[in-house]
Amino acid sequence: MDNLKERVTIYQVAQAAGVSLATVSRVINKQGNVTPETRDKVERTIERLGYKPSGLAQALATNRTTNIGIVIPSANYVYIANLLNGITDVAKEKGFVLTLFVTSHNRTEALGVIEKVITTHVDGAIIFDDELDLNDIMKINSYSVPTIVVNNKVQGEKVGCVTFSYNEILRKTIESYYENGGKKQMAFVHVHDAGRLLGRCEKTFLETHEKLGRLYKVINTDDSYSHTYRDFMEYFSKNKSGYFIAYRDSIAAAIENAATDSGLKVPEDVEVLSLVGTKYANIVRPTISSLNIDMAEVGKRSMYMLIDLINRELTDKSYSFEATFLKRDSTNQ
Amino acid sequence: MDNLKERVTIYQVAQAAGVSLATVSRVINKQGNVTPETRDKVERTIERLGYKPSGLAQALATNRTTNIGIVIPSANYVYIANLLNGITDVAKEKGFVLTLFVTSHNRTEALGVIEKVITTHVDGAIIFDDELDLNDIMKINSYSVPTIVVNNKVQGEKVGCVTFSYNEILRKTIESYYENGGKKQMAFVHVHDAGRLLGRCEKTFLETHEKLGRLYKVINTDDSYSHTYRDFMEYFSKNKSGYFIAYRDSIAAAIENAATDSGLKVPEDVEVLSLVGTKYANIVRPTISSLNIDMAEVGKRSMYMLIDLINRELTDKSYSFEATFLKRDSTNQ
DNA sequence: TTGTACGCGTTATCAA
DNA sequence: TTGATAACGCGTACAA
Repeated sequence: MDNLKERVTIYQVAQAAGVSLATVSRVINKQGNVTPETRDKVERTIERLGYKPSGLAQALATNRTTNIGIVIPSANYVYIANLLNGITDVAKEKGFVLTLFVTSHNRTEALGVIEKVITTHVDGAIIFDDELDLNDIMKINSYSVPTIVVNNKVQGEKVGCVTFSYNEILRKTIESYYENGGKKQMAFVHVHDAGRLLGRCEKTFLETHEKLGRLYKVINTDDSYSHTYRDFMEYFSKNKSGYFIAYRDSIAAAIENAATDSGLKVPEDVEVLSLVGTKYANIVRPTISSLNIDMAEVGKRSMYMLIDLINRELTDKSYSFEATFLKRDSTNQ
Repeated sequence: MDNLKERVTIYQVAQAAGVSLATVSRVINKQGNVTPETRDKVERTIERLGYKPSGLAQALATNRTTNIGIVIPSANYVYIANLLNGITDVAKEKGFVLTLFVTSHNRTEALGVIEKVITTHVDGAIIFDDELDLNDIMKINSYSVPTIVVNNKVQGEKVGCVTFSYNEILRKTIESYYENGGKKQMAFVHVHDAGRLLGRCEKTFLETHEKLGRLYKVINTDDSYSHTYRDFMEYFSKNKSGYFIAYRDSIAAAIENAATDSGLKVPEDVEVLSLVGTKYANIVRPTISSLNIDMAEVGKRSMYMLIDLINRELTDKSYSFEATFLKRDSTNQ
């Protein structure tokens, strides 16, 4: 029926070349112990038959898949795309392929993902997902899958982690704001279910204000540009100033735009800071001051660490990125 | 050495449960012909031993991997992320896992990717990559890998395609611009190596202008916000008006910002249209008029078609999305 | 209903 | 330098 090639096997190559399949295997794997003539002969028949080794069978025999599992949330954020890009770069360089496991904001499903990671026989995994807690991760690890966890401090025999901290820089930013005479009341824009990172930032925000004895606000909104914009149009109909700390660029932009569209001036009346800055912070007007971590670098580092972990060469199982503050036009300082 | 579990095999489960491995296999695959008691017994031992079937061995035995290969360019664009998101949604729903093959702007490497797709034994592939031409795609297809090609018209025994057309709507937009008294000279912003999509748009742009006998410009720039911004700051120091058609939001935003920062008014002096609009067109100010295709929908559709193709149930091997025009504030019409 | 035995396409060990 | 042959972990006719 099909006029498509059926899969050519190593055995057929061997037969066509008049050698044993062991010899073909040696040629494929570029091992020595093959005379140039036989090698030539085999390589030609491989070419002629269009033979491609089955990664599946190879993996089964060697117990190595050259496959890395990537667990990420489904949220379509720029910084996740950046992370993925960094991972991809290194993966390509090192000859690994990536298998994507995408989780929703749903714990039972996240657990199902873990099952899949295990059955899929990846050589290692990078987990960037707030739904999964330490137990879950240790579970996947108990199946001997070397794992790098991003944005969560974990360590174990085959677990390393890459974390990033916004806390230091956030605290400093807040403190120096008041020290330098900042008069606006600061508000932390709380987004429901936005994960650990935002949670830690909020904690830092609260603690810093408590320590300084300053008043502050926490404002709830949704993790969506349009919702946030709508909420803040409402907000700015009653409040005419404030310093707002938002999760990411879209949210910050929504606040900024709402302020501008309400006739307020940024940064004179309203200041906005984005916690997870991306290139879009630089495109909107006024440009948005932000805390920054190069997520592509995080991805690269995670991948390098994972490869070391797989090769049992990872000495330092923990790495931390510190965010930097990038002043743009949405804040005075 | 390791206190981690070694991989538990089906054989060990069988032994522990006092049945044959065939029975365990039946339980796993939820086939009938197993008494509830044995099923129970087996399931308990599976639980107790923490057995997870090896997807590898399963795949080798069944010749099905439940693995879909996704070939995408490395460029870190929002619309690619959107596409991926649509694909992911359906994959999750249908129980497939995605393996990512990322290509650079480099043809030999893209060919290497094809090799990998074949050796990786995916059940099917979705290809969204301008580097690969029809021959390459037919090659992967000749290895019996069902394939959906995005943004390229192809058909074959196991190949379908999802295309999107900006041409109609672009032509209409241009024509009605002039019909309604648009006076600015239109310029197509050409980006080197940006692929077929932009190429087709440029062609439509040229043809429409030729047909109408209108003067036009083609301006070259790089596919980068900052480069484009710089180029257009330069440009607007000499030219004080124009209608610019740009590839994607970042480029359009760069032009718009350069215009604004040069003291020009958008859309009074300068109009800008983004060809591949994303949510960011709505966040920048003025908001950018754009042509739109919901890439997540494209992704979903591709995935659905691919699954049908795998099951030999795909009747219509071609599907086309038409872009829509979304007027925002960067154009008068 | 259950078990036996073979096949899936490789790698790897050991003889030859 | 080569070639049998046994794993790798599972599915599945076929037999019991």
